[in-house]
Order: sequence, then structure tokens, then C-alpha cells
Amino acid sequence: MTSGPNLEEITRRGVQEIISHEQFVRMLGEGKPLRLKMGFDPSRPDIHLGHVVGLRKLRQLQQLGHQVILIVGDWTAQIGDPSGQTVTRPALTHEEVITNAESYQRQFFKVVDRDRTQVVWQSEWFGKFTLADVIGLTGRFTVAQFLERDDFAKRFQEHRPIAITEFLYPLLQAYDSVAVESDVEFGGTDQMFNLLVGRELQGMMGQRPQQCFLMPMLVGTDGAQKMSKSLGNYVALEEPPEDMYGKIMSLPDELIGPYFEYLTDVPMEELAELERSNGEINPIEFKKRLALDITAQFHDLAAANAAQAHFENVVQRRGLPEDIPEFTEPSLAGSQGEQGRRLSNIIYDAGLASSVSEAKRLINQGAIELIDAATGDARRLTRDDRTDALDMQDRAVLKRGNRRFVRLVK
RNA sequence: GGAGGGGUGGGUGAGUGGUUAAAGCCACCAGACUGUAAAUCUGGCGUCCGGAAGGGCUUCGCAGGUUCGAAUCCUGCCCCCUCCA
Repeated sequence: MTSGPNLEEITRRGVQEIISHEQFVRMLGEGKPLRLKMGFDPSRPDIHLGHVVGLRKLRQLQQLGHQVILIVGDWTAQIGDPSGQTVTRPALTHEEVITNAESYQRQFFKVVDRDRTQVVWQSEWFGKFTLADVIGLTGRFTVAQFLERDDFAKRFQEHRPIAITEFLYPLLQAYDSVAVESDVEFGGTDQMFNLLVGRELQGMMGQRPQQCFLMPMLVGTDGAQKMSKSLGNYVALEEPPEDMYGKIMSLPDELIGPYFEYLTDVPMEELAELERSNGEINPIEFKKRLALDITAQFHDLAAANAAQAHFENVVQRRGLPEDIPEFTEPSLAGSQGEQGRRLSNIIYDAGLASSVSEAKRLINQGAIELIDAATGDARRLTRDDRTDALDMQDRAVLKRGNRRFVRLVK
């Protein structure tokens, strides 16, 4: 346990708070492998960059010889995340849970070292729980304590519903810490309450309380709210390289710094330098470097370079991408009655609009271009004509907005 | 157990019998500008037919009913919230 990132880097960079920092540093000094707890809910198997901030911490600590305990929350998944809008979701089948758990791990181990990870299921201990155990567990805490939690407090105050099972969620998560005898638990700052309940419960049950490692919330691609799947402002790990690169390029400039800090290994001194040169160099250059770095982490360098080339070609120079999905347009074969097909129908059928009405709106707004396959000439289509008036060639490309293309083929 | 309030389009939230496919705001889409950033301006934002003008159909928790006409009135049901006990 010698090589690896330095202590300062591990405990400060991309970390919001460690409760307690001092005790954690002391634990590291004990020279024994620590048990690092990380749980996930198999009803939501998608990992995005927001989760990666914490996963990188796990990996760094693994490099120092510590052990990750990954808990599959097959019981907590049935309760649902206490986020207010969650209406009771249908319970997942056993098969779905297994599929989701596999999919989660496939992504998880893109960052975390599999060899130093132990995967356990909540049902290993909750499967044997009795009502007496549940009562015993709930009896250790009070409603007042749980209303301390920000989310509960808010909803209570605003007279919005709080399901009783939602109170169970932190309790189960806390008991996990006891079950796996965790030394440190990881989560975003929004998880603070749950992690602290675990810390407290361990103390009550005669274990050494875990340390809580809290990561900052990564702001999403909208530049306003924390990255989350339900807000649609996320970059998924399983995103194709081009999309991943593109989404990072669309980030507001202010996020370049935090993303470099939380999601890359670019040294802090270098980041400070980037900061200083701000104003002299077009920020797009920094952002490209960021997009390349992150894309390469989850794919590989070749794929990242290709994604960058794609970006430069399609977005910056407004060229045509290499791979354009093809759509077999029947009227090109000349078998569509006397007048041919309407443009709006073609756009809809080719998947460039979600309804014919939307396709018409796009046409009216000048969002549709037809690009000749041979010459590359683009023509803006602003009338919802029939194909006989359109002069459409085989292999012509239909373009919607700036970056959605479909090639029309016979 | 009792009394009261409420469920509207992706979100918020107006609207209490026709002028309402349903205000405003947010989100989103498109155009201009541009660095696929931000800001700004413009247009759009249920669906189907029509080149267009325009027309049809579907939508206000669910199911019925009253009416020429219902998001708006009536009945039943489901769900949420508050207060009292």
C-alpha cells in the first residue's frame, strides 16, 4: 500500500466533506485494508458522470490497498428513493433486479477495480429479518430525528406526502453498514442523512462508526441543476463516444473547471494555469481537451479522437457525418401514386420528427434541409410539398436542425 | 370517526357553462447570432387531413348524467392534503 495518489488529492479533490476528516486520516494510518461501502439501487441501473465523482474516489483508495463492498439494494429498491415525486413504483421482478444489477456492475467496473471489490446483496441479511427485527430497528430512532432530513422536512412543511416506508429507507441503508461492518461509506451530499444514520446505528450496535465520504453534486449539462437522469441533464457512461463528447462540449463554460477537477487526473497546478490563461485562449480549446479526456476514460483514445473529429466536422464545419442512418423511402422507387409522398410524412417516417404535425412545424421554421448526395449542395425546404415537386435523388440526405441526419435510399 | 380543501397539457399554475386545444412562467424544439457555451432576439410547442386558407378528432383524476353546448353543473368511484378527535 504505498504507491497511488497522495493523501491530499484523495481527501480534498472532488470531495465535499468527510465526516470526520480527522478520523478518516487516522484510519488510513492504521495500515489495515479498510472496508469501503457503496450501495446502489437496482431499480436505477444507469450510471452517469455525477456518480463517477465518487467512483473515482473508490478507485483511488483501492490503489492504496483498500477493499470496496458493493451492496445491491434489492430491498431498498422496493421502497424507492425518497425524492418526493416518486409515486409507488411497481415492484421489480427478480429477473429485472438481476438484469439491472448486471448492467450496473458492467458500468461500475469501468471505473472501480473489480479485483478489490466484493459484491453483496441486501437480501443476504434482510431475507432473514423478522418483524421483531424491524421493530427493534425502528425503535432506535424518532420521527423528530428523521424530520431533520432536508427532504423530509421540506415536504412535511409543504404538506406534501411522505410515505411511512420512506422512513424505512435510511434505516435499511444504515443497517447495511452494520451488516457489512463498513469503515467508510460513500455518497453524494444528498446522501448525508442516510450515511449519518448508518454511522449512528453502528455505534448503537457496538461497532466502530463508519466515516462518511461526501461528494459534491455535479452540475448537469443544463448548467443549472445537479446531474440526474430524471432531469435529463446527464451524460451516461454507456453513451456512444460521439454523444458523450458532444454533450460535454455543450456544457456551459463555468463547468469546465469543476469537471476537470472532479472527473480527470489533470494535475491541480495545471488547472490553475488554465484558469489564468482564461481570456487569452478560446475556452472551446479547454473544453475539447476535457471532452477528449473523459470520452477516452469510458471508451478509448481512438474512439475519443474519432468523436472529436466528428465534432469538428459536423458541428464546427457543419459537414456531413460519416455514418448516417439510412431510411428506405418508397417514393424514390417511383411507386407512390400520381403525386408522390408529402415531405412531412417522409420526415416523420424517417424518424426526424415525433409526429407529422411536428414535421410540418419544422418545415415552416426552416429547420429542414435536403443535401444532394453527389454535389453536396444543401437546399432548405420550406414547403410541405409532394415528392414530385421536391426533386429528391436517391441517397440524398435529409437534415433536421444542426445535427440530425437521415439518408434517403431506394 | 367528524369538518373542510384539492386532483388541469413534460413541470408549475390560471380558468367555475359557449369568444378554451385551454392564460402566464419554466422546460423543450427551431431560426438569427455564435465557440453545439452564455446572453439576446424571433417563431413554435395535442394530433390528423389540406399547398394554403381552413377543417376533423382527442385532452382538464376515473365512470356515468344534465345541457343545443361542460375543464367548468349533478351522481358515484379513486387518490392527495389540512384541521378536530
